[in-house]
Amino acid sequence: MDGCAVRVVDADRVALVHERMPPAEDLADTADVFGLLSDQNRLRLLVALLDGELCVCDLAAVTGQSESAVSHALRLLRAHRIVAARRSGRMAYYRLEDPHVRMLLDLALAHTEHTEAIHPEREGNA
Amino acid sequence: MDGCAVRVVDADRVALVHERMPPAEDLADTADVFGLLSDQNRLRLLVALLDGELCVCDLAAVTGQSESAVSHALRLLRAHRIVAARRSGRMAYYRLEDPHVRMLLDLALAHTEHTEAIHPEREGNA
DNA sequence: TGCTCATATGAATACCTCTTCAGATGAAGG
DNA sequence: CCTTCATCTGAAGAGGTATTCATATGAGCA
Repeated sequence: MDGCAVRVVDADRVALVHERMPPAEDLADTADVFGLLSDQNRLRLLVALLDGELCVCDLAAVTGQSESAVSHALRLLRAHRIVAARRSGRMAYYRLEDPHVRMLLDLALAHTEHTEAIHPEREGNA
Repeated sequence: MDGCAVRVVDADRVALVHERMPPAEDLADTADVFGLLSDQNRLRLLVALLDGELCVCDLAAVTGQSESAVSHALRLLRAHRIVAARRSGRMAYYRLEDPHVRMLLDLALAHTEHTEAIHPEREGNA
């Protein structure tokens, strides 16, 4: 299930690397998670939730988004079990539910704090 | 610079969390990185490069993409200094250049291998 | 029961992103 | 030089995604 009509230089490396490639399903899931973290507003929501639960309106206040936008974003995150909601009367308190995502957030934020931003304006090398 | 006309329930928490929120620039950079990792084909390329450099045609073979698509993807990754190219004649050998991204990949893949996929088809709770 | 408030949802728009195709670049080899 | 080959690039079309506005749900309260 692979290189049919494609040129190959180092066939052995190609075979080896191809064998080590995670299954498509895993890659799709991983890409999905990264995709959920790839939006600045969703990122704000998740960062806000790192310290504990918050209700929708407070999340809107903290992250500077409309409550509707927040609700839509939370819906997405909830569908992927990244956040979970606790209802209390008409309020909904959300918390960060996925420890895996928490780790990714911690790691990512720790590094961006200490790293120079790289902007795509200037093209790479050679 | 924030909550002006927005309802707030727990004003203290909101203020605290807002204060701890990373600067917009950092969040944008982080979201960018996650965005680059949010595509299954780019993910394949980066995973393929975890073990060392590969040329464009071998990357195409390993990841099952057209060479044009690979080249476009590498261009993007190169612009963000996530990969780097070494030229040798008409060949271009790419390597994973960003150790931070390498860590994110390792962490993410390690977890998806051991985690049940969660699909958004079935909606959340409450 | 009827009103208000917090949140959720649907539809529509505008935007961004990926893939493909065609062609450009630039090195190697005769 | 002229051809071939590996890679790169630009433009265009298709598809996805995010924000908004309007409205729905459903809890509390009078």
